Amino acid sequence: MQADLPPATVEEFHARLAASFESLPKRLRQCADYIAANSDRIAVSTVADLAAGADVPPSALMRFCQIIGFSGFSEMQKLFRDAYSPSLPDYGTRLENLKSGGAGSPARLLGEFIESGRLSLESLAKSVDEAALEQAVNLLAHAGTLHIVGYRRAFPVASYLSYVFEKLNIPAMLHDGAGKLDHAHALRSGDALIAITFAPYSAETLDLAATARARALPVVALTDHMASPLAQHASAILPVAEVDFGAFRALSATIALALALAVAVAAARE
Amino acid sequence: MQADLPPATVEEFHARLAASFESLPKRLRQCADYIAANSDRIAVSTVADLAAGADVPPSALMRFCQIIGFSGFSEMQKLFRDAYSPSLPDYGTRLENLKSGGAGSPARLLGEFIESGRLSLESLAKSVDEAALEQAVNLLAHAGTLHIVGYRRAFPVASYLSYVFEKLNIPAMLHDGAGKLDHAHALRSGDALIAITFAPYSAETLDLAATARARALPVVALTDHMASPLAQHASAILPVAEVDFGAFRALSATIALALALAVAVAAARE
DNA sequence: AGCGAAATGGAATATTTATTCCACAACGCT
DNA sequence: AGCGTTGTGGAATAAATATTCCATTTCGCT
Repeated sequence: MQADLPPATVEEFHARLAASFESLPKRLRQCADYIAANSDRIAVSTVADLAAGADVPPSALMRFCQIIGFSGFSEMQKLFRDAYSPSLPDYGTRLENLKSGGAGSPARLLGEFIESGRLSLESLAKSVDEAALEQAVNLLAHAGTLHIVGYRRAFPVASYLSYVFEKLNIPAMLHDGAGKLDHAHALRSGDALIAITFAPYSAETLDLAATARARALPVVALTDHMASPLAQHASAILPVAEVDFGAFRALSATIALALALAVAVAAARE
Repeated sequence: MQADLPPATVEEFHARLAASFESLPKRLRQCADYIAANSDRIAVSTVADLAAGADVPPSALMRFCQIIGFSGFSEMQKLFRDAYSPSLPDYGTRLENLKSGGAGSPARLLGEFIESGRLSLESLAKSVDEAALEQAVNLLAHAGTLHIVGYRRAFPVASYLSYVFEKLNIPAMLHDGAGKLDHAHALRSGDALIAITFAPYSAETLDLAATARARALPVVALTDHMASPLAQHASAILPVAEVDFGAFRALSATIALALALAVAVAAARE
């Protein structure tokens, strides 16, 4: 196993790490554990640092590197150092320039919104509950018509979902409150509801979710956290922590999540 | 100047770098230049690497470190190594995990959308035309009612803009084509139009832009590139290259740009 | 042009860091 | 329990890396 060529990419590294995990003795498994959880620090640490973190002597860590397929620690570190910052650097400096503009300048504002969007996406990547997502997909895949509700700042997301479902040939209905009509009666047995709302929660959205719930329809909630008032009506809760800048949020994470949900549902329906 | 304590944060470092730049001799200025543009690589490089990049001997780089206020290169590197990984690294590995899920798994899709959103934001940061943005803000700041048009996948952006303008107490009207009514007559002298469309361009949006143009109203275009058909009707063009994943795009960059535009207009109107 | 001060490059040295090696301990097998 | 195999920790060594120093050059000034 350890006579192989060294992993050529970070992905390959992780694959090999996972593969070898089973067969490792105690100390080396400690190494694998710690490295898997802290692979991002390999680029900026020394053997001694990592060994201390994994609570093993440096020599154990060296052996680990060799078993994974590297000639030694340095070769492994090189992989991570090279992989670091493929497109970031130019972006990072550019963003700094943007942000350093005059206090109210448009470019500066844009920089802030870009940054908060990026942070939101990162935070979503870190916090997503895969099980809840799968469950939501499951519920929606087996439903008839999908009803979508979201007002005020959730409305752009709701309308985009509606557009995407149309493109995907999935029957969906956007409850947009046009003409202040209440379309709650459109909820039929076998349908499902996707409800989107953030603090301050919109009463109309909560009402519709409650109605759906009362009729035993599955409700998938896109909301800001598990304790949202929407949660009590929901069969699956997808929390999205969006980072605000000033009074407004970029919605990046919410839209990414909504899109993934839609496309996964389409895939599951085939 | 160089007798100071070392910079305690990356920001402070950059400030000091900018401050000292003026007074540096040739070689040291080369160092400053290169380091400013590649500060993200300090954490993962050696003195020799960076010196080679800046095209100076290692000793020059050492002197540079000391002038900035560090005891030497190692101390400077430590600052960047500690700062490294505030959010990105964990994010990176997490994303890798997401993407490595089964081909059609929801989590994997989400990973892809998150990544394309992030790329879009980065690309926007790199490519934004600050002059065009300022001009757009200017036009909108001096207009009466702001008309907003965007159909299909541009509609979420348009509707969000409409929401934000309402919050900001700026008179705005969303042309959403409800009831297939044409509200072109609502365009009054002194108003301005924000038109949003991407390939394949929506005819309704182009029509309204042409109408506004014919009546000599300023038109701000959010579109995919300078050669878009919308461009010929526009007084200011804001191109946004959004990265698609599959048939869908996350709209992150477009929304960030729209938000910045809106908030900057509000600031300029005061 | 000539002088002193400042800057520079490269070679010598000090320090840190990686790597190897081996004596010893733990484990599994008969 | 005895024996070979495998795993382990630490000390010795090798390599890489940072840092200093100083002879030489460049620069600014009169």
